[in-house]
Amino acid sequence: MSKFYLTTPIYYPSGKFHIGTAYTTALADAIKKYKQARGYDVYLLTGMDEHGQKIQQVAEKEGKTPKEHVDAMASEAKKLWSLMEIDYDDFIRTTDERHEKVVEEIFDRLMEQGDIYLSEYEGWYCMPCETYFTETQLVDGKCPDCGREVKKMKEEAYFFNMKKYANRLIEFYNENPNFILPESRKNELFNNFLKPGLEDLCVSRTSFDWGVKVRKNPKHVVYVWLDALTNYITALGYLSNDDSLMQKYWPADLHIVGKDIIRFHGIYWPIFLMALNLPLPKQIYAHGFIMMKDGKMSKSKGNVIYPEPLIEKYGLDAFKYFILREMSYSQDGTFTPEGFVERFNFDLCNDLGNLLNRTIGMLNKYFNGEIKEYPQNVSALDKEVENFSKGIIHGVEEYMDTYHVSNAIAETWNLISRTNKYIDETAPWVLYKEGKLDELQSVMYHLVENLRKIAILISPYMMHTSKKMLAQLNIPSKLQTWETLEQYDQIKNLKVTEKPEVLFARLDQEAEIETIKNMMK
RNA sequence: CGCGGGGUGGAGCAGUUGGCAGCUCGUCGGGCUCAUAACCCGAAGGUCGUAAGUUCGAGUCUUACCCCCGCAACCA
Repeated sequence: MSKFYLTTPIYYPSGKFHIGTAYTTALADAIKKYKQARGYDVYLLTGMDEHGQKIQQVAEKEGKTPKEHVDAMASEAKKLWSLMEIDYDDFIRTTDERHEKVVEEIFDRLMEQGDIYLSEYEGWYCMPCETYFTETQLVDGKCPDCGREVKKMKEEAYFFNMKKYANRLIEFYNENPNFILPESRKNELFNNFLKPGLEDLCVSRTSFDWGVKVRKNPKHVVYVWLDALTNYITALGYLSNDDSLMQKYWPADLHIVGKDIIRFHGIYWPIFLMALNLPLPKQIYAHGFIMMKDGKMSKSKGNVIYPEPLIEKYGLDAFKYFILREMSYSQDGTFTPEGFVERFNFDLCNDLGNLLNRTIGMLNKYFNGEIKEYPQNVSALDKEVENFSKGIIHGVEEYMDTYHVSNAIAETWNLISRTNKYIDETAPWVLYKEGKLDELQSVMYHLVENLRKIAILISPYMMHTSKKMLAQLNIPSKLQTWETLEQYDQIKNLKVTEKPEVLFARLDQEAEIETIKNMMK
C-alpha cells in the first residue's frame, strides 16, 4: 500500500480558531479521506505551535501562565476537531517533551556542524512592545504596532547560515517545478527571496523566555519557526528511541499551509532539512484566505465568524460543503451570510436533497421501491447518462489528485444537475401512465445508480449525507466503495426506504441571513 | 521603475496550449407535476479595467497606464 503523509500547519493559539483555521483542517481531512478511499495508507498530522512572545503576552493578559493558556487552547482545538470529525492521526504540541527534547538536540547539532553561529542582531526596537522591527516595517520611523519611538539596538543572537544552502534550494526548485503549489506562490518566493539572495536567519531570541532553551546558552530560546517547523518530523519520532513512523512516512507527501506562511515552509523548512541531511517534502500547497465582504477577518472589524455556531445550526456537512466549495484552488474565497444560505438552499436542498427525495418517491410509487437488476433494454439516453457519470468520476479524481477540492465538488454537482435534467427528459410519470414499464425500469435504475455514485463522490467531505443517502437507498456495503464507482450494472434486488427523509431542509433566506450576521458579532 | 494576484453581463465567479464569451444566483417568459413552492427549457443583459501593439484572429500574448488586495525576510 502506498503511504501518504499529510500535514496541516500547527496552529498558533494566540486567539480562538476561526473559520479559516477550520478550512485548512477540513481541507486536509477531505484529502485524507479521499486518499484513503483510493487505497493509500494516510497519516494526517496536526497540532499547535505554542511558544513565542505573543503567547507569553496573551497569557499574561489573561492572568495565566503560558502553559495554562496553551493547555486550554489545545483542549479547545481538540474539541473543535472532534466536532468537525477531523480524522487526525496525531496532535503534536511544541510544548510536548518529545518535541522539545528533539528541538534542543537539532539546535545543538546544527551549531556543532557550523550551520548555526553566534553573532549580533541589530534592528529597531520598540521598548513597550518588546519587539524588533526592520527598517521597512516601521511606519514613519515609528513602531508599526503602537506608533511610539523605536531605538536602534543590538543584541547577541544565533544565526542560521542560509546562504550556504541557497543555491541548493534554487536547484531544487528548478528540478521540482511542482514543489510549491500553486505556481504563483512559488514565483513570489523565488522572485522575492531566492533571486535577490537569502539573508542568514536569526534563530534565537533573548527578549522573552517562553520557548525551547538553547542547551549551551539558556538565556536564548529557539526561534519559533525553527521550533515549529520541526514538528513535522518530531511527531514521527525523529531522533527518538522509536523512529519507525519516520522511517515509514517521511518525506511528507503534502504540507498544507495558508499563503501567509508559505515563506517559512517553502524556504526555511527545506533548508533546515538539508542541513539535517533529510529528504525534502514532495509538495507544499498554499491555499488562500477566507475573506469577508470588507476584507480580512479581524476582531477589530467585528467580522469574525467561528465554525461552531455554523455547525451547530446548519450541520457539519453543510459547513464543510460551503467552505470547501467556496474556496478556489489558488484564490481567496469570500464568506457572506447570503452566500452561505444560497448554497445551502440551492445546492444542498434543491439540487441534491430533492433529487434523492423525488427518486425514492417515484421508485416507491411505480415499483414498490424495488430495483431488480440492470435493465435489459437500455436507451441511448440512458447510455449517455452512464457515460456522462464516467466522465464526472474521472474529473473528480483528477481534481482531487491535484488538490482542487472546490473544482471536484463543482464537478460532482454537474452530475447532480445532469441527473435532475435526466428526470425531466425521461418524464417517468408519463412512462408510468403509458405503461412503458421496461423503459421506466431503466430510468429508475439509472437514477439510483447515479445517486449511489454521488453519495460516494461526496463522502470525503460530507460523510453524514453520504451515509444517509446510501442508507435510504439501501445500497449494500460492497457497493459503497470508491472502486465500485467504475461499475454501473451491479445493483440487484434492492428495495429503497418507504419513507424518505429530507437531507437538508430549506432555510428561510432572510431570517437565516440575520441569524448568521448575529453570529459575526 | 520591489514582488505576486485580481479588475469578465445586476451580484458572485470559470475561462486549459490565442479560434464563434461560459457557470451559479437574480430578472422575464414557458414547461412539468415524481419531489423539499422543488425540477427542466428559453429569453433579456457583457466594447472581458484603459490605451496601443503582435496576429487571419486576443478575455487569452507584448508594452504602457489606472484601480483593488496581499507580501516585502526576525509577529506568527
